[in-house]
Amino acid sequence: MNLKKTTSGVAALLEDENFFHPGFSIDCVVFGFHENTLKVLLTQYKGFDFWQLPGSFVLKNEDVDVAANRILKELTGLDNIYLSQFHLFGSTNRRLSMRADTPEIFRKEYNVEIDKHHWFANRFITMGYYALVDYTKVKITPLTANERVEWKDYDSRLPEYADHRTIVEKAMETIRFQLNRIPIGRELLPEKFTMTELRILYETLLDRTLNRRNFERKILSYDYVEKLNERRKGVAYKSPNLFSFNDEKYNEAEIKGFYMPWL
Amino acid sequence: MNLKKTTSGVAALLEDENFFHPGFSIDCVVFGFHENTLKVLLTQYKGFDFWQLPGSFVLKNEDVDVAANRILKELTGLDNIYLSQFHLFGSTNRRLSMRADTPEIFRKEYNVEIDKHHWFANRFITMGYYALVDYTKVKITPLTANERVEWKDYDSRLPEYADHRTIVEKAMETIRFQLNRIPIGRELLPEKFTMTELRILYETLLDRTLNRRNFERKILSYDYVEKLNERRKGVAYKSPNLFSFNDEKYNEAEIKGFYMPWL
DNA sequence: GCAAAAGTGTTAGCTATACACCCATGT
DNA sequence: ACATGGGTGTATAGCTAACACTTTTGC
Repeated sequence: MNLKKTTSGVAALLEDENFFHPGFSIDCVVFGFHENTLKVLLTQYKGFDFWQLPGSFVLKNEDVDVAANRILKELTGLDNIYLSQFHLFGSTNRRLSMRADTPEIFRKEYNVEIDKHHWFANRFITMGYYALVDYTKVKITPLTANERVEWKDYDSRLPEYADHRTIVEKAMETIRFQLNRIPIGRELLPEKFTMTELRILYETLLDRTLNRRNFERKILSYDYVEKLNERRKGVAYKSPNLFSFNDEKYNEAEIKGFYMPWL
Repeated sequence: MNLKKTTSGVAALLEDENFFHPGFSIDCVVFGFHENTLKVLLTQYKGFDFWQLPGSFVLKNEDVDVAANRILKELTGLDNIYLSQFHLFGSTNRRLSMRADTPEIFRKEYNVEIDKHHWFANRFITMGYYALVDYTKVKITPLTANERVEWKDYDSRLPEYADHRTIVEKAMETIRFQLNRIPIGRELLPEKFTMTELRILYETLLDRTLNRRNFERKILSYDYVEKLNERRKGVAYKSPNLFSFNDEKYNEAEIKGFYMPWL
C-alpha cells in the first residue's frame, strides 16, 4: 500500500479524488504507558507549529476497520493491535485544518494550491479510533514524509492542535467508561510488570489513588494474573515481584468483564 | 427540511448528488418497551418484501449528530430523544441494498434507473445510532411516502432485512455493555411504572432472571426512584404500587454511573 | 542505620443473595 | 376459597475498605 510518502506526493494525493472514499477520514488516538506515565502518539506536519493526531483516509473500496488497522500497522509496526472505534466527529466546521493559515502553508511548504471547492478543503467526517499498545514494542514510522511522530505525555500540558484535543479527551472518556470491559492492563503493559505499575495505570486512568493492599489482593483473586518467580532488577529499595497475564484465562474473563469495586 | 416525501421524490433524491454528504448514511435503531416486551422500529419500502432500519442521509453542511436528531424527530415526533452513536459500519459490500433485485424493483416501483456508477449504487459508510424512547409518546411518521414503519418485537423472530440484523444486534450488545452508564429505565419506561416492569426490562436486556426482592431493595437504595402514593388500576390480582424517577437526583447519579451488582 | 517501597495479616462493617412468609385482589 | 402476583423481614456468607506491622534494599 503506497500512500505516497514523498513531499510531492501531497500534490498527487490532492488529485486523487477517486482514490479515497470522499469526505471521510480516520483519526487515531494511540495510547502507551511508559515510566508510569500515559502517552499519546502525536504528529507534526512540516510547516505547521502544532501537533495533531495521526490520521489518514479510507480507500474507495476498503473496509473502514481494515483501513484503521492498516494505518496503525504502518504507524507502529505492530499487528493485532487492540483497536476500537470510540466516536464519530461530524461537526460542520471540520476541515483539513481549521486554522486560517493552512492554505498559505500548503502553498509555501508543499507548493500546492488548495482550492476552496476541492473536497480536501471541505468538511470531513472523521471516525475516531483509539489503540492500546505496548510502548516497548512500538517502532514509530510516520505515515508520510512530511511529518514527524512522537510520544507525548497525556496530561494537561498536551500540545495544542485544532479540535484534536477534544478527540483525545473523548477517547479517554470512552476508555474510562468502559474500563470494566477493556483488558487495559494486558494491552498497555509489557509482558512482565510489577503490581505497582498495574495499580498506577488504573490510578492514572481513574484519576484517584487506590489502596495498595486491597488492589493487589483483588487482582490476584482473579487467576488471570500470575505471580512470576522473578523480580525487577536495578531499582532503588526492595526489588518488586514481576507478574504477567495468563492470556487464556484473561480471554475467558473478558466475556464477563473485569469488574473491580473501585471502578 | 423537505426531504421529498413523494414517490417521484426518489428520482429527485437520486439526482441530488450535491445535496447530501457523499457515501455516508445514518441508520437508527429505535428501542421501545411496551407490555413488558422490547420493541424496535422497522420500515418496509414499497416493492420490497423485507423490513429494514429507518435511516437517511446527512446534508452537505449538517452536523452528523444534528442529522440523527432531525431524522429521529421526524420519525417519532419527539424532541430531546436519548440518542447515541454505537458503531460505524464500513464494510465494502454495503450498498443501498445488498439484494440483487434492487435495481429491478426501483425500475418497476419508482420508475428510476439505478446506474451502477451512481454514488447511490456504491458503498455507503453508515453510522449506527440507537435511540431509547417512551413507547407511549411516539407518533410514527415514515421518513418518506414510500415506506411504512412499525414497531416489531425485539426477539429471535425479528424480520429479515439485509445486514440490518447485524446492526440491531450490535446496538443491543452496546446497550448491554453500557448498562451501568445508561439511564435505561428512565428513557424506556413511561413516567409512572411498577417495580416489576423495571425489573422485567433489566431481565430482558440481561437475558436472565433477577431476584424480585433484592432488585427492589437495591433500586430503592438509590434515592432517584420514588415510590408514588398510587397504584396501577385494572390489573388482575393485587394492584402494584407505581414509581417514578426523580430526574434531578437521576442526573446526579448519572455522573457516577448506575452500578448494580447483577450487571 | 535509615528511608523508601514491597509484602502481608486482621477486622469491622457492609452487601449480595437466598429464602420465607404474609397481603391484596379478581375470579 | 384460592390462585396469583405484590410487599416485606431476616440470616448468612463473602466482600470491601481501612489500617497496622514486617521485610527488603540502596545509600
